[in-house]
This record gives sequence, C-alpha cells and structure tokens, in this order.
Amino acid sequence: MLHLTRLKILGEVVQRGSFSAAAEALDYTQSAVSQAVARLESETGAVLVVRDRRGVRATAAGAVLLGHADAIFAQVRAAEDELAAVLGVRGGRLRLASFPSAGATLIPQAVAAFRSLHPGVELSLAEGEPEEIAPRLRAGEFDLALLFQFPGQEQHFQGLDKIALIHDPMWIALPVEHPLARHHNLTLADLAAEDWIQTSINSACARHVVSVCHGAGFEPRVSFESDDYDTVQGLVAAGVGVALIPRLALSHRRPGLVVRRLEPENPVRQVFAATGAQAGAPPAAQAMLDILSQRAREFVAQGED
Amino acid sequence: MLHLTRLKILGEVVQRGSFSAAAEALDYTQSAVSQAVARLESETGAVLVVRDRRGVRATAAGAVLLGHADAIFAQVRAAEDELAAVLGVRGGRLRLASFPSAGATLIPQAVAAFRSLHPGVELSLAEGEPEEIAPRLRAGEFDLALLFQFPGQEQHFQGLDKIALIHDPMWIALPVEHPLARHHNLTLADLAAEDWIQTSINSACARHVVSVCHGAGFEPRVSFESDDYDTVQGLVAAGVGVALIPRLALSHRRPGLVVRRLEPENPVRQVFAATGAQAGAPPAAQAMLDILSQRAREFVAQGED
DNA sequence: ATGGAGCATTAGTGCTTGTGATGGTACCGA
DNA sequence: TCGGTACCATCACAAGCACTAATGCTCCAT
Repeated sequence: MLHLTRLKILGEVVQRGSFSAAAEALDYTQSAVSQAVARLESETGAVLVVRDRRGVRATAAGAVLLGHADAIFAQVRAAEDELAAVLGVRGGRLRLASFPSAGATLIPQAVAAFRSLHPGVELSLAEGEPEEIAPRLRAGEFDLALLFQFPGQEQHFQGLDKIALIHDPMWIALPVEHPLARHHNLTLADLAAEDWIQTSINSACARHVVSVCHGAGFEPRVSFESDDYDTVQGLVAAGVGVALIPRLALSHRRPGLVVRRLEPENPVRQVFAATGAQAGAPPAAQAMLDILSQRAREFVAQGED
Repeated sequence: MLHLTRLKILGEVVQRGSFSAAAEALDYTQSAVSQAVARLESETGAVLVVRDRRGVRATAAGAVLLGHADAIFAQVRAAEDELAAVLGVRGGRLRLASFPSAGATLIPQAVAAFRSLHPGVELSLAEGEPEEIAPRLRAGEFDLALLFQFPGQEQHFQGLDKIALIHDPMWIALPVEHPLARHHNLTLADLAAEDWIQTSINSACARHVVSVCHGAGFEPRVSFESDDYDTVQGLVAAGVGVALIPRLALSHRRPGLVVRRLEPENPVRQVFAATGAQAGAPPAAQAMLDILSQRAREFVAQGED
C-alpha cells in the first residue's frame, strides 16, 4: 500500500526542487527526507526522482505518482473533515423519535435550540408511541428517542441506554363549572361516576389510567378517545368529561377547565431519552441529550403549579 | 494523516463484524487488529466501532470514515496501477524525436516493433535536425532522440546520455551512365569537377560534405539542394549530379544510379540515441532503445554491400 | 585550492507494529 | 449452575521503522 506520508514528502521534494528545502518545509532533517524518498523508491521499485546540478526533478514514474497525489490527499482530507464535522457536531445527522405528547413543549424547544447550535446537522423527527419506537431504536432506525414508561413497565425498554429526564405527573382536568372543580383534595374514587376522556385504549397512557382506576375500585366510563391532548383538553373544557392529563401536555391550558392534583398521589410517568445501546450514538445525539436535559430541568423548575 | 493500513483493517472488521474474522482474513493476529483499531480510534479521537453481543458495528463516526475508504483505496490503487503500467512498459508515453534520414529505415521498423510490443504506450514522433532536437531534448520536450554527429562535433550534444547505434558511412552516388561509374576506387578529388547535390547548406550533412571536399582540395559546385535523400537519389539518377549519401538513406536505391565507396575512406557520421540526462527517462525509453540497438545491429550485419 | 551547498550514509534512539500469552466477559449446552 | 467456548482487551516483548546528529561525498563558484 502506498505510504501517504512518504508520498507527501516526495511531493514536497519535487515541488521545491530540493531535499533540503523540503526538509525545512516539513520540519524534518534533510536525512529523514532523503531516507523517506529512498524508501518510497525501493518500495515502488522505481526511480522517482533524479538529482542533478540544477536540483531535483521527478522521473516519469515519480510524475505518475504525484499526478495522483492531489486527488488522494483531497479524498483523505474530505474524510478527515467529515469526521471532524461529525465529532464537532457540525455535520452528520440525527434521527430523533418521540412520543406525541412531547411534541407540545419539549420537542419544539429542543429542536429549535439544536438547530441554532448545530445548523450543520441534518435533523429528522419521527413520532410514535414508545412501544413502537423502542424496537426501531434497537434496530438502529433512530439515533435518539424520547420515551416514557409507567412504573412496572421497564421490561419494554431493555437493551437501551436510558437517561431519565422528567418525572411527569398526570393531573386531573375538570370542566370549570364541574361541581368538583371547587375541591382541592380530590381522590380518584371521587371521580368514579364521571365520564372519562382518554387516549386510544391501546395506548400506554390509557391502559395506565384504566389500571389506576381499577386500583381505586371502579371501571372508568370512557366516553371519548383522542390521542391529541389538546383535543382532550377541549373536550374537558366543553364539559364532555374528565381526563387524566400529563403535566407535559398541560403547558398550554385551555380556558374552561381546571386542573387538580390527586390525593394521596398522582399517577406518574417517567419520561426518558434513550439510545440504542448497541450502535454507537453520533455525537449529535449527546448534544441533543444535553439540550433535552436542560429543557427538562427548566420544565421541572418551572414550578409545581 | 489518516493511516491507510489501519483504515483497511477497520473496514475489514466492520465488514466481517468481528475482530477475529478480520484478523484471519488479513493474516494478522486478533491482537494486532484490536490494537490497530484502538490506535485509529485514539488518533481520530472518536469511537469508531461498537462491540456488542451480536458482533462489531461501526458507529456514526466509523461509518463516515468507511464511507470514504473505498474512494481513497480506489484512488491509491489507480496510482499504483498506473505506476506499474509505466514500469512494465504497458502505459505512459514516449516522446521520440529523430533526424529525417532515419525515417527511411530505422524509425519505421522500430516504431512498428515498439507498438506491437508495447501497445499501451502512447508514442509520438517528431523530426528535426540534431542541432534543433538536442536543446529540446535537454529541455525535457522529448524522452528519447535519434541524433547523429560528424567527428569533431561532439560539443553540440553535451549533457545528454548517448548510446552509439550506427557508424554510418557516406557513399558517393553517381548516375549509372556517368564515366566514373565504372571505377571502383574513387577518391573525392576525382569528383572535384562534378555538379553536386546536397541537403540544405545549413544542415550538418551539407556542411560536412563541403568540409571534406575542402580537405580534398576543392570547392564543390552545388547545383541542387534537397533535404529528402530520396529526392537526392532521384536527381542523381536523372544525371543532375553526384551526391554523398549516408548508407542509412540508401536502403532503397533508385534505379539509374550507382553507389561507390570512397578511397582512402568514407566520410562517416555517428548515429546515436540520446536521453536528456537530467530527467529520468521513462522505462519506455529503455524499451525503445533496446529495439533501436537491435535494429542497428541488424542494419550493420546486413552487410557491407 | 578552498569553502559552501546539497544529497547520501551511518549509527543510534525512541516509537510503531507486529506476536504470543493471558485474562475477562458473555453466551451456550448439559 | 457449572464448565466450555468464542471473542475482545491487555500485556510483555521482539523486530523493524522513522526519526536525529554527525559525517562523507560531489559539484560548483571564488
């Protein structure tokens, strides 16, 4: 295999027309240059350079090698540059996935911050339920994903590198004119007779709501389903029923509804970021993770509301 | 500078999905492969490869490098191939120059032989008088030149690598019906009264003819000049005059003229091949030189006629 | 002649690149 | 649960590589 360093030295020698000058330019001794060229010549089995009174010139063989040198170095340089771009988060790509209700606050802010910090990175975003995202993350379809889980569901996300972001409580939303809206110490059992609004029955959120209701001793009567928490808020505000809504989906509250915590404690979901542990995550993923962590801290600090 | 050997090793590791398999394929120990990848990773400052249960995979950074690897290796390969072609006289070029009267025999045969032996070499031919060719050869315009000189003219061709080819005598050509055509022991002085046909008066041949005539005690009366020895032969055959013609230009003799040697000895020119000593001659030049030497030997052996 | 410029050569040194042996870990089958 | 196996990392070491410093050689100009 052609030796790049020696090829570079050869180029310098021919360009400057002198071993000594090349040595100086490359910050080598003249001896090192002489030996490098000699070695290249013995490796290639060709006389590459001719020394005469006027200086040093390339032979036909040397000219052939040097004719390719620029292209080779350009190619190598391109590889190094692209690598540096990826490492410096100035290039490459980041395939992000998240669950839908992160779309309200966390994702838009994080994406905006990322794009302004790292405009060179090609950023893509897919939405889906954690159960759907996780295997695709494992398969290498995504570099980074925003997921959530309820207590006891950890087994779905094994084999992923997880970083906890937010402990996201679910609060109860009631129409403002609802009789219970005046109370501040609601328990789930107080809501056993209400009409409930939920996300799709197969979604993790809906299943968890049903499960905690069972724990409180009743079967919720589900009157509407929507996977869009903004729609859910609208339905509650319109008096259609009550809903358990994650705080993440409550950053913009509709008029016409009130939000109450549950006693003795709220259902809670754990929001986390994950990378497919088996494939090396690009540096851009770490950069995004830093941003997400920062946003998460701000979200938590934003108060208990 | 990116290390090509290590890049190759990285590629093999990723392609085979295993350090051990790569080691076997490359005929290294597994340890060497492991160290090479580790070194490449520390040089680039990036994790290039991720080891997990299922095997070894490239990270985003590794994928970037490997994305360039094929192009780099192809480029290097192209350089090596072209060098090998030049060295093996399967490629490259050969810029040949010769004096015009070599065109009759030596050059056509040599060119034909060369092209059939080395079809990959781009061969070009320029014609000119030695005085014109020599400086262009020194300047690197030609790789190989066919030149001639008369005794005492060596100074024109200093700084060239010369290889003697033919001792080329000049014989006297007379019309067949000329009274002297019956004689076989002609001297120059016998021809003092003849009309002479020559090449251009500034050419080395013509100057030499004049000079030897002076030596024989007369000024030749030049009636015609032509740089084409075939034309000169025609003029002699037509009875216009006599001419001193190099044997090289007499391989095809016109009817109507006779050729006689001069006593006590013929003027003679030395035909030789030369390379510009300062620039390394391409291997193709040596190949052509071999052919020319062979042809020259055959020409000499062809008899004293 | 003499000195300078420039390349080659040599000896020496630290580093690189291999090998072989060993150790740790994950997985697999009894 | 316990070896056995497959695989990668690491270590110690040897050979060779890639430099430096010093010296020699040749050509050239003064």
